[in-house]
Amino acid sequence: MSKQYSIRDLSQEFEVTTRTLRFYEEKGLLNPSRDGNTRSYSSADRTRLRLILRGKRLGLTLEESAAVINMYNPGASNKAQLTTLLEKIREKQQRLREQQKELKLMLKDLSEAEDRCLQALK
Amino acid sequence: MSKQYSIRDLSQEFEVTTRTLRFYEEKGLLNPSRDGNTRSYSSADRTRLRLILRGKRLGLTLEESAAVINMYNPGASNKAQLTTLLEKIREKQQRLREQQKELKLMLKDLSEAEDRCLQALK
DNA sequence: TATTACGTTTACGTAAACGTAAGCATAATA
DNA sequence: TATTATGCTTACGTTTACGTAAACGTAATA
Repeated sequence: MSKQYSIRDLSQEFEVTTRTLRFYEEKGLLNPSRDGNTRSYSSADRTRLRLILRGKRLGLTLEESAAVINMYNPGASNKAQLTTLLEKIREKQQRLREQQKELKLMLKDLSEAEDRCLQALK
Repeated sequence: MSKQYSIRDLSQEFEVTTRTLRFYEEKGLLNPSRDGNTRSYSSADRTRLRLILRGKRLGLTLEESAAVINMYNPGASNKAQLTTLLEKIREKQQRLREQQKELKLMLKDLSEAEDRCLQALK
């Protein structure tokens, strides 16, 4: 048996509340097994959680995060499904690259603001 | 007199509703002048709007966007205020660089998913 | 044995960011 | 002159992503 985590383990490691973990499960983003009545998270669950939170930090909604994560592990897929998946992957890539540009722009603006600030301080 | 924009002009250009523009004003993010009773947006207002929406796409809250925008144009500032501002700027830069890393990670994951997808299609 | 720590479900509350609609004014157009 | 387009304010509604609290069970600890 590989490593399992309690709800508290994960909530502490990732600094989210247990409520959040239950909420993600309710929304179908996580699916921990049960040890009797108690939730038991596998390392796969843990990985999914990390990806969800990464998505959040990038401004994705939970639904979007779920969609992206599902791109990583395609269910049993026929050719048509794979083609659709490929499209989705490329759309998301495109979207992220645009985001990357905007992020650079904001960093540039901040860098200039920093310079002006330093100038004013001299 | 430099160029002015109606609420409809901006809402069409940036593909947001007029409700959104009024909401941003209500929240203090925009401050269009009034032509009688009617809002009139300057090119400075337009720029602010563009920055707000950029922030949104990066996952910032409106409040955060407002904060960042205020970093670009420091109000009359004494030394202490400038120092505080400088700190804030650098914190935000740091935060954005972390976000940049996560974005790259997600792009990498997606690229691998793309490869697997292409393999499966062969 | 009483408290503390951790787990569960159920359910109402909340902040952010608008959507939607009512009700009204004005100006251009058919 | 009736309709259409645009603008305004006010106000209640909605979705997302949880917070908070009640009410309960179990297991370890003081």
